[in-house]
Amino acid sequence: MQISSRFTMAIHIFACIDTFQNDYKITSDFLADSVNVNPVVIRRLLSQLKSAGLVNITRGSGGAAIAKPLDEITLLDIYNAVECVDNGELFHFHENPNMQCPVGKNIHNALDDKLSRIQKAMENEMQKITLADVIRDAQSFIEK
Amino acid sequence: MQISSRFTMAIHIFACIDTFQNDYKITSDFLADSVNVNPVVIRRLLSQLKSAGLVNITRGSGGAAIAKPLDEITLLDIYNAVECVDNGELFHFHENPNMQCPVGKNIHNALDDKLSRIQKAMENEMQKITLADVIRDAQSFIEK
DNA sequence: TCTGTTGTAACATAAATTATTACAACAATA
DNA sequence: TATTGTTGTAATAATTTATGTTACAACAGA
Repeated sequence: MQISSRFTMAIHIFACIDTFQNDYKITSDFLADSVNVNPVVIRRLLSQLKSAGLVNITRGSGGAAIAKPLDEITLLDIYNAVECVDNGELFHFHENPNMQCPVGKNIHNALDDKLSRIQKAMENEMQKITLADVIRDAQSFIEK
Repeated sequence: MQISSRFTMAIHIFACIDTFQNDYKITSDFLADSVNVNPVVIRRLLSQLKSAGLVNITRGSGGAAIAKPLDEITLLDIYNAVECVDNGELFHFHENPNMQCPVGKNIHNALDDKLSRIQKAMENEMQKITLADVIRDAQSFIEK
């Protein structure tokens, strides 16, 4: 299955905050309107991003803001913050291979390092891309 | 969400076929016993692997065999064969961003190339690993 | 105190994955 | 050609995960 849309939604949220922060109060309703999902979904995402130290949220009066310079937030930071995969493991292993079978017993041993290498390759590429890159490109499309 | 266990199950299947091909007839029941899933799940996987030209299956009398040398089958071949992700896209985009919003309208434009780069990095690493690597390591664990 | 907002629980709905049953099509062989 | 064991696949069920929604207490500021 695919990696949860929470990831792209979170990036979308950052782009919105950065774009509109001077002209609007950035509430969960405001963001929900752009992403086109229920405001509670946004609040849950914001709450995770806050736990990761990526945004600040003021309660009561409302409003979200980005907590760090855009070029210090990587896509990997966001990916990790919104917990797209179980336990940090990209690959889902079949649960109960037969331990009586020599292959079943050792399939994990034989595969784990390789799957981890693949996952690392993906995460490494995520780390190279920052919100500054994304938002720069978004702005240039918006201006067209 | 995680990438389907179909991927690791398929690799497991290959390891079983290679390990037991001289001593047993490799039926879906035999494989199902090692992977510990329903035989129909195995048959469906084998059917996809066959479509990709990775295994040969003889109907009626039964039995699966690997169609190519182990070092010519990469994990990417298997990953593609068993269709772990929708439409080949690793990332799930939120469906209906608001087109009235400049950010909603351009978020795809701004992100698509970056997501694709990340996906390519993962697939590239998958391509570097062959069944020969996996099964060699599996055998060495089995011998211990 | 009033207004608008966040945080979160509880629940509902939808979608995807995996499991299971059933049986026709098939191949080998006795 | 009848028998046996197997594959291919449809149909359906069960399970799990993801996403959506309602509701409301906690909160901040005016």
